[in-house]
Amino acid sequence: MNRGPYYITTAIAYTSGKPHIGNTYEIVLADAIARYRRAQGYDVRFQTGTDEHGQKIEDKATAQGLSPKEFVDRTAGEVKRIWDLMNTSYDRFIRTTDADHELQIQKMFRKMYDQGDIYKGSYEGMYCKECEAFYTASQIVDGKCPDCGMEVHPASEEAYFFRMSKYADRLIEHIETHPEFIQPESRKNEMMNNFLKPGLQDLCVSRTSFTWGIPVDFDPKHVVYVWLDALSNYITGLGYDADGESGELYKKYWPADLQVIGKDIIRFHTIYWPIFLMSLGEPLPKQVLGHPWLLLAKNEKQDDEEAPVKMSKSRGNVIYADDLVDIFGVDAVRYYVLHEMPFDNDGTISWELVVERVNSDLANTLGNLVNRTISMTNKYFGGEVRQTGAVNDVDADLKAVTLDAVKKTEEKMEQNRVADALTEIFNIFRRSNKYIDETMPWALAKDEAQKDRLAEVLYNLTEAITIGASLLAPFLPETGERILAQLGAEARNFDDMDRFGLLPDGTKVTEKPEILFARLDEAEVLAKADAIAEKQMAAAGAPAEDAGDDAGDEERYPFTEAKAEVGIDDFAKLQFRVGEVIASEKAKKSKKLLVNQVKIGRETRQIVSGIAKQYTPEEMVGKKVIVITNLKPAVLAGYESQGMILCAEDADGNLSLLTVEDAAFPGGSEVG
RNA sequence: CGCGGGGUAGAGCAGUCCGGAAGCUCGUCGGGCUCAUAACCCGGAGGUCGCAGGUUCAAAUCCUGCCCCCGCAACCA
Repeated sequence: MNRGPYYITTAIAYTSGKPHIGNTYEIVLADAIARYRRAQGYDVRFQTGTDEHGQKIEDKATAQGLSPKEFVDRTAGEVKRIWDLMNTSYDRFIRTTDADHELQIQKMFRKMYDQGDIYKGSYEGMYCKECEAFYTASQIVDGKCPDCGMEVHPASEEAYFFRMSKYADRLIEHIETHPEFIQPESRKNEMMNNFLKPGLQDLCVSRTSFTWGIPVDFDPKHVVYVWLDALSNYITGLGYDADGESGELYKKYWPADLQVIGKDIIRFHTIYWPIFLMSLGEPLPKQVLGHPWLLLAKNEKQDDEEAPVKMSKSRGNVIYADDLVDIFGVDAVRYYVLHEMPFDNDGTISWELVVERVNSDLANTLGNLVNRTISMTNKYFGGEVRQTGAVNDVDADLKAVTLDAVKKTEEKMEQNRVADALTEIFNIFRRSNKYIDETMPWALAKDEAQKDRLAEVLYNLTEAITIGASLLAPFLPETGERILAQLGAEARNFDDMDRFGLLPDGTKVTEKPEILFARLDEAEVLAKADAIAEKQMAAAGAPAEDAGDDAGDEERYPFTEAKAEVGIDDFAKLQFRVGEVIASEKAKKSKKLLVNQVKIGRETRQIVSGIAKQYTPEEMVGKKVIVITNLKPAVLAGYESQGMILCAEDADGNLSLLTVEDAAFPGGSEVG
């Protein structure tokens, strides 16, 4: 049955390094949905790709002695290799350096400019290279970027701005009248309350501070802001044309039915992207799904208190898809990420957890079921599956559970609840195992008079597995195929899944069933995982040489740019003194701020510090800290702060106070 | 009083809208079976459903207050 076109996209991967399993999750999720829709009869187009422009990439390339293009060719190749390894069925892998994309971005920019949605202005503020963003003075933390902690620099650019405010009301209305637009729904409120309702700022959509981007054709010293460039891939990849000459693909597939993205970029996809589309006069995507993250599970052997953490190469705890595939195989990895990821909370992964899931679900429940069913068919009927009509009451529940699972799977997939859908499918396999115990084929085999009954039992099993395998194929394509091949069955058409018993009488199963998923030994797997982690640590410790391995933004040692040299006279302008914290309390309305009373010589000052996550007020009291005493006072969260307590900060934002080594050293002493 | 999500068995979660015997997966313990990958099936143990009040014949579910965790925003001198 043809149900019409269905367009699904993933976010395009930023080509700064090799994607880890968390990044890889997204493409597998989208692939499962795409394959399921195809099986349902939709005419699916599935697009993914890479986002390749920006200053960060220009810098990384330069650091490695490569041209930006050489650099992104390499990393885009790596991304594509992993996507292919995961057996994903995308129709186009778009790169933002593709010629057709670049041309359209230029046209779109001009169109927006010509109709007055983009205007020329100038931008002044502090600029962070890492995030490619400007920050206002109030956002800067100790001269560092509030997002990534890198140094920021004063910068002023002539820039083009997009009039977001012009479309804000329309967007608010759209979101309110289309409750399904942002998924999961909790994200909708975040966007409305934090960005839309307070009023949208105009967005700076060009840069002059670097050149690795798409030039604005009528003002070539500007390059187009990476987000305008990147987001538009969803339509340029279909042959959208800003001059109204869009191709057939575009007419057929836009607007997208589902755009799958990470929860961290929901803002760009549910605010800026729809507004860009409104400006172009094009319809908005029907649904944006912001999926959660896959985090590294806490290590059971060590710290029980430790919450799941993001992966970081320097901790040696990044898990890559290709390493997992080496050990577990593609479908086991697909199964894990699809099944283990809740719809709105973050999921976790660890080597132990994958072993547990593979052994329990794939080897025991599924693999063993297929194996025992085929073995019995061979043993009792020379491999022939026969429908004899010797039914029994116990068959009814097997049939009902199977057909019900089909329906439930469909319902779950309608809501993109992929993990729940898999659970439904496995109910067929669980029920089938139980059916074997209920019917006891080995007992029937001992009685010649029960031969027809035995045949019917095996027929029912083979039929249930055929339906289950056909349903499973979009999620685990290889496994679905292998099961059906071993059963000698055709993949069941989704339209025919409302009936039980379509397997042809006389179907011949394979003589020698292959093990679908071997049980794994946890200790062995962990040993391999340790070897992988060690290699990563070694690579992280050594200077980065290999572009492909230079993944992750989270380095243990912050990338700190050297500031300009200053003379002793500049330093002498600052006054540092030893202060003793005599009282400390949490600032109301803030999670991070402590309000400290610091005794410096004879005077006592109130100093506010953003260290509440690391230090409790009790810990602060009595500490002898270093204070900048001649810093201009400021008001923070309603408290006046007369100075600043010095702290060291690592890349993860952990803080450590600078204290005086000799605890008896007199407070008020000058430091210098 | 910035907005939102959450706190249910050792772990991960469902159930909460529309009150009516506390459920699922994994783990654990015991039993059964022997077709099968030491797999499969059944059963047991294990929970003050965050805390305290209230409504009700009846509350995980409704109401009030409080505590804790997590997003987003703000903030980080």
